[in-house]
Amino acid sequence: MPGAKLDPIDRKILAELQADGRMTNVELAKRVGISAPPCLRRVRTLEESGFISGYHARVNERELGFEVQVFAMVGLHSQAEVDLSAFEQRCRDWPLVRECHMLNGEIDFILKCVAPDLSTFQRFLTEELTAAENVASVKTSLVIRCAKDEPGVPFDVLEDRYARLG
Amino acid sequence: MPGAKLDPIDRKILAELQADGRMTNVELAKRVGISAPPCLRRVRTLEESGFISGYHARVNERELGFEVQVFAMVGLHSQAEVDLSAFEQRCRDWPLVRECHMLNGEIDFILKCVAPDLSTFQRFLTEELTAAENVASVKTSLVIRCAKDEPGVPFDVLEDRYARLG
DNA sequence: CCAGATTGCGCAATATTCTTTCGCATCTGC
DNA sequence: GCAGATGCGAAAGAATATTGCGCAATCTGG
Repeated sequence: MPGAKLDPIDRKILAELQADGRMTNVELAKRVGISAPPCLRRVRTLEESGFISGYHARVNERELGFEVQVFAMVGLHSQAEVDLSAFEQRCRDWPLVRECHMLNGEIDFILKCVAPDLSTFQRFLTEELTAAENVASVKTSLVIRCAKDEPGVPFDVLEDRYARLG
Repeated sequence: MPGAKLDPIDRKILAELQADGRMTNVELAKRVGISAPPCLRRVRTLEESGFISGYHARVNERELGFEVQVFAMVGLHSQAEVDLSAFEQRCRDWPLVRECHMLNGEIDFILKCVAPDLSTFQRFLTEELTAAENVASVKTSLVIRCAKDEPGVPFDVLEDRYARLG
């Protein structure tokens, strides 16, 4: 039963830190309605138990010079576990690949890639990704614009469920 | 020229905060090789200029009870700007949709969705997404497993480019 | 080549926050 | 009831954030 050990205060802490990861502990404590020391203890517990896996600054990719974002749908020849793992390891080694998800259906993997410009991406696509062992097909789609990019999960939905189910 | 105003110290700051958004300012200053006050001033400037758009705790989705992650490829009937915007606004209103990217090619949008369970997602898919105005086709793929999920951009690539181009 | 302006650093002092310790209340199972 | 466990909050000391200021290096326009 996932999340069973979390009380409403813990979930509020997670929601607040997901929205603002640099909030001071005193501010966080004020928002969740307890004093600072127990609040900090809860945060540490959440970190150690893996509910919080890290904190990250979100940087403006375009402004930093990464003008190109691409989704790549990849099909493999072999779906044997050893071959899947080998491809995943290759993705982890490619810095331009930021995300790699294994999917069901006809597509085996979806990759989210970034690059400074189109030619850099094209070079990666033709010389690395398409050329990689066991890769059968690659279909790419350029991101025209991003309408929504929310981190993490919708805690509202979670609270609704807890309210309904107990 | 994006990122032109950033010197190597600024880029190092961004890289460090992207990797660990809760690093203390003194630790950050130590790592980038300057003292704390100017380091904090740089961080504030980076925040105000939009290079840093926010800080977020990354939460463990599965452990929190969001067992299902899905990529949805959406095609629309009309690609007129007003219709595109209307669909994007709908995506922003759906809490289960975490990301919404407009793409080139035959697929108009790719959506990253989360849900507590399959039936919740199926209900959203049939009653909300597929049923939405102007939606022509929806193809969904369940995420089996995630091999890589790195936030932001690869600063190594950026440094290589700066080293090569000046 | 040289004032004057600008920029950015580091030191020092203050304010805020973090973190630990400890005592107390509440809950739980027997 | 009652012992043990759990979790809270107050207080104090340590670490950190933040501000003000003087100084050096780099530009800029004579």
